[in-house]
Amino acid sequence: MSAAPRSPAGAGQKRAPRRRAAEQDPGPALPPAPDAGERDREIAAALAAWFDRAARDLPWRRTRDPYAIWLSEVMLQQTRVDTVIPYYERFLARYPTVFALAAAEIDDVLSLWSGLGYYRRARVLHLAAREVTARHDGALPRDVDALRALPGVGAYTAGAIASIAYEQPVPLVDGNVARVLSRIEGIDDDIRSAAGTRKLWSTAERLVRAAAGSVQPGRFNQALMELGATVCTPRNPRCEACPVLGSCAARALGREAELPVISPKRDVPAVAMVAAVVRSGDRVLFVRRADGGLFGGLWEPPMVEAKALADARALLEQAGVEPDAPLREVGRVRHILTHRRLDVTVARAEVAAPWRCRAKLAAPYEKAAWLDPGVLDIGVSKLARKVLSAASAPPAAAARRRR
DNA sequence: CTCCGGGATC
DNA sequence: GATCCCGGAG
Repeated sequence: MSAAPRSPAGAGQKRAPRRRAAEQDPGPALPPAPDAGERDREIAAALAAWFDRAARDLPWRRTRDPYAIWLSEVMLQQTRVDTVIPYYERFLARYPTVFALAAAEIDDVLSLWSGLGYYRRARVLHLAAREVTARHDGALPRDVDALRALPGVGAYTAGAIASIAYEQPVPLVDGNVARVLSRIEGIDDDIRSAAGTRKLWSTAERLVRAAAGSVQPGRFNQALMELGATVCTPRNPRCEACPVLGSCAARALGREAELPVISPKRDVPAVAMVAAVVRSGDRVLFVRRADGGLFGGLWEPPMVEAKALADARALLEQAGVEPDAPLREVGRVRHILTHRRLDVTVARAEVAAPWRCRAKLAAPYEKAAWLDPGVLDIGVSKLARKVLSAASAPPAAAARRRR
């Protein structure tokens, strides 16, 4: 388990890692076997040097504004960098300060979040922005505990803001860091288990402290994440490009493909749904989901859990929507969530005139409106966009579509 | 098509 | 432990 950064010449190991002196800080000509602290400092220095030359140029790395860094970290929760970039730019352009965000309407915030997923993040960020203006005069707190007290800020996000925006030597562990550290240290506990989590966080803390002094905490933490994103990848890690190859326990043991250990996911049940795209001229009936649950706060064509159109009609009426025209199947859409696979039958109905919407609808919907389907100033999920697009696709395409 | 990865909250 | 989304890889 213990990594041997420098195997003595002639040691019996199969893959004795040799330092490539030309690529790294050469250090003394014949360094003694380092103690644990020395090894940690070496790892930190090598990672930081690598980060300086290999880091991607990302928009949130060009700012010191804690609000902008906070926003980027929330968007990056469960979401890939390439997806986040355009959302981040638009969001920051519209809400350049925490005050601007706090003053915004939630429907506007959700409209800028549309398509990014995990919509709770947007609602909670908005809440937290209001808290920051009300309780902290608009300045994001500096210390981890005060940060964690904000809604939507957990251990990872608090560590990211404190270290990256405020350069405090505090750790952070996200999926990338968990993978990198489990490999470097040869941690073979399930990274989601209590023991695994504890080991990862204590390792991250030990390293960021060892780094401090020569390497800024924010730079070190970002280097760990960048390595996980670009080199120490889940499959086919590019070990030959790794700045800490010589310190990696997994590599020394030939176990880089086995780590990290992650418990298997439960399989996700399929749910059959019917979506009703009810049109009147160029308007479509949209309903808004109540805050809090699935797609909370977003607008969509009404959808119910049903296998057949006939069942759907009754359920739609229960939900407060009465499509007083025949529903005709026009396509199918599949949408994957964390815990469900939605198989949606898309049905269309044409009505002569928009009817007056009830003020209040049944759960999960709370209100309805006839809107232009291209509407931009409300939140609309990817699923709803797929449904709308299936309903407006030419019939031939719909007929060809398979589940 | 299937599989997989990526945090916070209650 | 359950709830919350989407896109990219294969």
